[in-house]
Amino acid sequence: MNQEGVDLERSLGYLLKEASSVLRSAMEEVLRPLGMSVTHYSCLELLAQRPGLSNSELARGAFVTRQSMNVLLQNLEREGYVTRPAEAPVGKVLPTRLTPRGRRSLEKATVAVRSVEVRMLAGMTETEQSGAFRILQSMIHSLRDGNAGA
Amino acid sequence: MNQEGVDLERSLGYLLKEASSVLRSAMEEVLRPLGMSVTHYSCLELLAQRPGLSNSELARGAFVTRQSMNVLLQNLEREGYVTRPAEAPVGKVLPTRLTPRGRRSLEKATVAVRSVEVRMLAGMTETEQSGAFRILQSMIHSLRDGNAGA
DNA sequence: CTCTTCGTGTCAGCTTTCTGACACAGGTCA
DNA sequence: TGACCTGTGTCAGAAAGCTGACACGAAGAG
Repeated sequence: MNQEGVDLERSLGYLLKEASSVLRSAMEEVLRPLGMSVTHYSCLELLAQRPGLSNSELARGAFVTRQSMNVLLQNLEREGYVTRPAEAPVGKVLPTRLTPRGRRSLEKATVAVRSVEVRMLAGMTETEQSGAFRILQSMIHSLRDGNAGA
Repeated sequence: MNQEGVDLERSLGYLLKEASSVLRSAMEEVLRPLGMSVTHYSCLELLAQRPGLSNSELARGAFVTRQSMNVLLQNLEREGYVTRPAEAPVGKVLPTRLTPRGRRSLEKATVAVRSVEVRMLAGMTETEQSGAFRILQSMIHSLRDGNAGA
């Protein structure tokens, strides 16, 4: 193999992508035994924290398009994890809610995901963690602003 | 809209995913005019820094499977951006190299991507940047270790 | 030398996600 | 009131990525 310690890149962007990739893999690994994907879990978690979210809002929260979230929601609804009214109470927005089954399913997943997050933060002090939080928010803010301005 | 400042999640994992998503969008935006995707760019950049990488090594560096990288390489080869020997000089490994055309194409892309990275780091001190670097590496290391151990 | 293990390139099929497009609801403003 | 713009849900097609599987070469263990 050719894994000499070449410094590949000193780029923070590359490192961010790598971290995200490793995190995603770790989450997939613990969610697979539960028959759940990352987007699947994200959707349920969002609904638990903010009941009644619409399809589009869920999509934004899970960082996918509303079309993708829509197919996921249709599956979740068919399998009885979430409920959507047949008719929109106002406008076209269909507020989605967890069913008891969805809530139970989410509980197991939350435990699994939390263990991954704990593992990720191992070896970091409280100060470092809040520093990481602030730094990531700064990156997001800077990119979003520039994005709108460009 | 329903964008009250609900604290959605205090999770570093969520924030990491968000940052990665925003970064990806920003990169896609500046690469699209050049007819290039993020994976496409990653592949070329890796080859510039480490000429002769194999398909599998490129896949690992770009965080995709070798199968995905293989179809990308076939396209890049057909369009004249990279070259691979018809026969493996040793084993089955086909070392890939940039053509002059690939190098020219990469130069423009590098400028575009660097501008995104500069924008991302705007408002961060040198100290914060090196702190971010260390923190991200710590996360990656912790997740990788646990991954192997699990 | 033989066997086992590991990494590699590649074929096939499938899943997920995305882009493009349409009609409709609600708010704003003249 | 009517025009305009934004956000939404949804349909259809295409692109990108993944899993599973196979055969082959290299390297190490016995």
